[in-house]
Amino acid sequence: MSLTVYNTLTRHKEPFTPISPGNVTMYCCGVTVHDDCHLGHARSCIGWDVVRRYLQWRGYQVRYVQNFTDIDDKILNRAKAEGSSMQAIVDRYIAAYFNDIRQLNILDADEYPRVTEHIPAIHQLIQALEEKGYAYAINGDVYYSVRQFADYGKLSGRQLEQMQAGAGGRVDPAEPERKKQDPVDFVLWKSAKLGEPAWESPWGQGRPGWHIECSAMIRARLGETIDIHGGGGDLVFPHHENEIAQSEVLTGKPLANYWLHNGMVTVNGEKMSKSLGNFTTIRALLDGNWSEYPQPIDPMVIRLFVLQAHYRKPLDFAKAAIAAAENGWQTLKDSLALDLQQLNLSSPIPSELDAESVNRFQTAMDDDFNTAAGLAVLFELAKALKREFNLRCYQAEKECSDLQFQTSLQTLTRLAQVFGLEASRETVSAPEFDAIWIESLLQQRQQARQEKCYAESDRIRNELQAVGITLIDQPNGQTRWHRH
RNA sequence: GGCGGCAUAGCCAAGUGGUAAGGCACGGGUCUGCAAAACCUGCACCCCCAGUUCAAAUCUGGGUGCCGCCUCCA
Repeated sequence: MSLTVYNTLTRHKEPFTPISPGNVTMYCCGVTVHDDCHLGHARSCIGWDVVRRYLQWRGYQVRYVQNFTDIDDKILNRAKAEGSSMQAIVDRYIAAYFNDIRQLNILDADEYPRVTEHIPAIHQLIQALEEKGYAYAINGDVYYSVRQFADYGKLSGRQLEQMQAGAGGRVDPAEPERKKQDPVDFVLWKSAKLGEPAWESPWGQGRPGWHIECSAMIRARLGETIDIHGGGGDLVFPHHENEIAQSEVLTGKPLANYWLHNGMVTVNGEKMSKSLGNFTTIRALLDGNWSEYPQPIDPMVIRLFVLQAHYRKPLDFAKAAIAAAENGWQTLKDSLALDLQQLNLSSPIPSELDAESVNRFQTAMDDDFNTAAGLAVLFELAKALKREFNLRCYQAEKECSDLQFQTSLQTLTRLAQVFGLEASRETVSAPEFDAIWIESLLQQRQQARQEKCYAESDRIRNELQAVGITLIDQPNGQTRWHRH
């Protein structure tokens, strides 16, 4: 059984074979740090996080690099609008990025290269392209000569003749394209405008174009060919196509063997994006500032919401979907955080996991990271565990051995970790007097029930419910309670 | 106009030849003074048409609808 991944380049699922056995190099396009990240970014990050975790689970040593684009028009515009500096904007939003992403339990990449740290490497690449005749300079700008590269379009399946210039309707009229020899060419180096940050270069003061950064950083950090290149589906063209053009023309080797792309988050079927204005930031969701659902959303709920869809498919974001994920997470969390102290289990935590569950999970995930199918395994484990737990707790019965129980729980925990789903230990340190107070109320209520003073009994139930304590009357006459 | 993707229950979503995972929601039941919890239980002929096959949600052809990209994008 081997891992199979869908490769955008070939448009097929292929067996995954890394260049160096046991090792995987992986690069995913990160964000341009000009604003807070929204749910679309979260989806991408969670997706690649799970890919990485799964590869590690499968025993691969993964070297994972994700870039920050820290020089860009949007950053400059923001700085200008705020009367601030590019550096200040970059610092702020990188900090914000880490804050958001770590809350979502996304593991840090091994490296976070920034464009501005790679200016010499970028110069080198552009010069090499120039020498080979794939780039030309005009008045301080340098362009890539797309028609020189025979393979252009192989990733996105395009033919130059069939592309409609400006079909996206976003060509900026203020930025005349006339300097280019051909409308399909793209910029490698932009000459400096007055008052903007600029670097010395063989072509004069300027700054890098968008696509060249990834070619340069991949080469600098991971080498000429990497195993996996990931990114949002909206980057296939032109960004990734251009990366290929820049890199492969120089090395004669594939830039990446596997190109993976995640589907978009949509809102009412429409892509979530900054420009459409239909975005919701991660921060707003976590902090309870999403207008449609003004309560803090557990980061795990967001993970679950994302992982319930296959990563390549569109994922529609709506209040109802989040609410459903919240309930789903409650189910998983209940089992992940079972209070074993109530059970007096005899067996220690086993090292072996439940083979059948692991097998089903792995089969699902080996099939192009089918997290939705993988989650089914988690839910089935979680529900079975909860059932057994309740059986033991409330009815003093058991249907499986302590070892089986522990094994299931351990399996659930470990598999959930592959998805980054972890139940944080609830800090339910109930103050001592609290417990005493509750116990005394319980006694009063017990008394009332025996005397059939049900009004009083219900009053006490409601009083406790109001402070978040739920009472459960058991068949044996005892009453349990727990916080909600 | 070009390229790519998607269409499965009220909603989300797996399943790529043998007769539909899972989640959410909902209904019924047991238990209970009531309630909650718990437990048991019910809930789809897979967009349309034609074809291939003993057998198709699953393959082929043709429709229809929706989405992404065609130089801002995760």
